[in-house]
Amino acid sequence: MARMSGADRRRQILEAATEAVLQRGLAQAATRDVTQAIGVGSGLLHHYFQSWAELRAEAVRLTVAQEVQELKALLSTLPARAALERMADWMVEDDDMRHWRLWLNALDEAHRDPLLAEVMNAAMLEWHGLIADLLRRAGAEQRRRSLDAEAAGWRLAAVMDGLAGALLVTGSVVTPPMARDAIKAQLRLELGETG
Amino acid sequence: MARMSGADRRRQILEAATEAVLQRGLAQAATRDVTQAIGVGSGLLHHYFQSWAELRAEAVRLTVAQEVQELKALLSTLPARAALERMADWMVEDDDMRHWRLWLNALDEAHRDPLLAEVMNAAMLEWHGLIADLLRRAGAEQRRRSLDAEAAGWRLAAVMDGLAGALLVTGSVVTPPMARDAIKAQLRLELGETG
DNA sequence: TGTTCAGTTGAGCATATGCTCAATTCTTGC
DNA sequence: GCAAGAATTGAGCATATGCTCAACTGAACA
Repeated sequence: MARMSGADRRRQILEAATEAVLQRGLAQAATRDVTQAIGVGSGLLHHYFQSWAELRAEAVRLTVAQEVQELKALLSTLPARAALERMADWMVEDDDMRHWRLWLNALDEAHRDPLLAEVMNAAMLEWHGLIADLLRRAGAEQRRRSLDAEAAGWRLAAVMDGLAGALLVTGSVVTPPMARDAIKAQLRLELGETG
Repeated sequence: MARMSGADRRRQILEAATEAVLQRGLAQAATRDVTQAIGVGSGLLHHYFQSWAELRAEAVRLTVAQEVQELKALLSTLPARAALERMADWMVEDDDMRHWRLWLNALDEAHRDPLLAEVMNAAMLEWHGLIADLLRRAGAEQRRRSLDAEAAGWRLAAVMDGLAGALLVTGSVVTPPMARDAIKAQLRLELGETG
């Protein structure tokens, strides 16, 4: 149909791929979901991407990078301790858990796809880096010593991932407010604000 | 080929299904993986199970139940605090992360399959119950008050799930010993053994 | 005006999937 | 031995998938 510049088309395809992945899951989403969504011939995808595996990996990489960037922007004006708090809110504000569904799905699928494995390995490290950094700065703000920000970062990241999973699966038992409070409680534990 | 009693065959099919799911993932595993593995006609599966969706959900339910039961047996002779410690070890002893690969895969796939959703919802609640119970008893052993075992249970369960994900995806960065130590550190945090 | 080439098409191939159903084989109780 | 019923088969259907390739279209430039 309508023609587009290569760059625009590429972007459009990537967006549609993300949408398809969100709706059907990484393992089930198919090239046809993308081509039909944007009304384009089946051959076009392979003009921009070597394979479906490459396309979906790229879509995940891009989407995750975008989310992290947005979050960073959101937190950039806050002091570290407040930023961490804000992060817990952000987690459950997520519309329909889009971020987390994609994240957990990609984390899981990574074992079976080398391209995704690379993408998610990098994403995980950046994500942990962001958290550990905030923890380090929050620790400094409070003049706390003996805070192992690296280790605490892994725990905090893990709590978020794990709670996202619980949230998605238990529906009525673990609720968004509960998840948010759990993250904030974890924060207090890590920063030694007990009592 | 060889005939079997209905019950035996059913069990065999479920085991083969679990194996297929572990190798290809819930979304990709197919009826043929099962029938070929046990050398049986394609129609036989549907004599024992109404659909592939039902079979795989049942396979997950059974395998997870078995794992939980084994862990409970392993911990049954220990005092609560020691049992929790033992649990952290158990987590990384897991051969090739079979337990966790299945668990995370099922948790993820649950969003897209009502049968799995039910199975995993129940599994999650039992898993949390086990952990919260140990925490409660450990808290009592140490005469600690102000331990919200329910909330702490969700956090601890989340840390385990999240670290399992990190372990699977980061390979060389998060290592089994690290994950184990992170769980144990979380335990100390929850039980207020800081310092 | 014509040429060039990036952008685009879609029929088609090889393969895979869940499930049905009529037909067969074995076992077991009489 | 023989019937009855359980266990089992596998060809076949409808559908889905990734990817190829020869052909087409249209915009930009000369």
